[in-house]
Amino acid sequence: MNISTKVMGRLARYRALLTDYFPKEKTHIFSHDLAAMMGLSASQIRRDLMCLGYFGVPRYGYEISELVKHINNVLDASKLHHVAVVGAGNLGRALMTFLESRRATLKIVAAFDDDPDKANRVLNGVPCFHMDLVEEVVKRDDIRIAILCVPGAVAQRVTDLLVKSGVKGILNFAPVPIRIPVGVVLEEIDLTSALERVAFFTNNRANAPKEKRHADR
Amino acid sequence: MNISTKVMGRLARYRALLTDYFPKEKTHIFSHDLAAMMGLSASQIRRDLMCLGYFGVPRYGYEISELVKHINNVLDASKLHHVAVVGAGNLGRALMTFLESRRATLKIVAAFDDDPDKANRVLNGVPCFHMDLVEEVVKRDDIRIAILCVPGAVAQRVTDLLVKSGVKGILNFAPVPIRIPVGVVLEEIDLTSALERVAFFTNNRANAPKEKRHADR
DNA sequence: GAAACGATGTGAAATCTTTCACATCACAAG
DNA sequence: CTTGTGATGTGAAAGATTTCACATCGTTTC
Repeated sequence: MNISTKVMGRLARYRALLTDYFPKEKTHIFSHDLAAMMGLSASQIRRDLMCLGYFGVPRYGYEISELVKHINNVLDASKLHHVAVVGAGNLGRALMTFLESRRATLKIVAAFDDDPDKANRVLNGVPCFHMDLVEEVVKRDDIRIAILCVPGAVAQRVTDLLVKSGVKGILNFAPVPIRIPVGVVLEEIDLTSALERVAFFTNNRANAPKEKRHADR
Repeated sequence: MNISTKVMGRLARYRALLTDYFPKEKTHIFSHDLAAMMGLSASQIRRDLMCLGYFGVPRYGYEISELVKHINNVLDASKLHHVAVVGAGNLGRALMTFLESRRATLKIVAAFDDDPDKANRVLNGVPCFHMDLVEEVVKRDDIRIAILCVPGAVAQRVTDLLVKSGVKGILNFAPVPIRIPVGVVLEEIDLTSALERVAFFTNNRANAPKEKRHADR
């Protein structure tokens, strides 16, 4: 089964919802109910769950603990990944706090910044190093994934350094597109354009895409 | 012309790239070059630009200033929107700083938080109010868009309050899906699942989606 | 035990997005 | 003026994603 980025992202969100925000006393759930909570269609939920190799029982729905176990399985949740935050400005530090302890298998083990005042300190619970030490620390701590929060002007340069040091996956928050060599995984989150999208469709309802996620579904 | 969410997001990014990170002395650009910078195909760029009603000239490419003007036009960039950040924790405050002054037409005019210590102060350049004042301030300042950065447990409750107060668009960073009534626009950014996506495809190259954005393109 | 129910799993259709391929066009060169 | 060049604009194909529709099956009810 080939899992697309979209399916993969939804599976992660199903798991988060079921493990963190679902009544503990419930043991089963219907595709229909999960759909309502997620703001998706029931058939889409079922289609996604088909990737898991776990099957629900008609009339009973899906057993939540099994479902979570199978999602973990497919998402390889047992492997521990070391993650670095690169650029310890406001956004970088906020992400350290936000992401820490949210997924046990994704551990933020280092931060890097250009500012000498930030180096050699513990920021938001994460040891911070000067950018000059990227290559050394990335190799030493086996850091495979970087969260990039540096200014746009240096984003490409820092990316090249990270890749050279052995980083295999980058989550980019810098407001410019970056280039990576084959074999490195890139995910970009453009916060500005996300806000602009909301603004656009807010006063432009005519152009709005198909409505989803409405309360009275 | 019906502009999809995806096209809309890319147009915003083209504009950001051209206005903020492109040599000022260049007056024209080819679809091919913009594609290389964005990590997309040239035909996709041309297809997107077709939505603008502005046409490039063969052999010369697109005139940058005209292109930006037409993107502004389509994205309604002349309208000023008042935005509120709801939840002034680490992430909320970082977003205030990050997003402020990035787009002149999207102005963050207020922040809200439950914590009485944060109320009635100016945080990161934005006046902060207690959550009890949401309805009053949203109406008073004509706030149409909210950036939601509250803990998952209260996200739905706060959303309902925002909608009741007249907010028409929500950018949700809380780690749970939220429900909105018809007529309100919602965009969700799930930071945790974004990081998980990177992690997944990083040690799972076999499943990786079609490669894009590689340096040697 | 048989029938009804109400959920799942899934082939096929519909829809949305991207890419291909090439006609067309503006300019440059001869 | 004519031809060649190297871009654009776009119909149509290909590909990806979502939805539809219904066969199927485990449970409950009678």
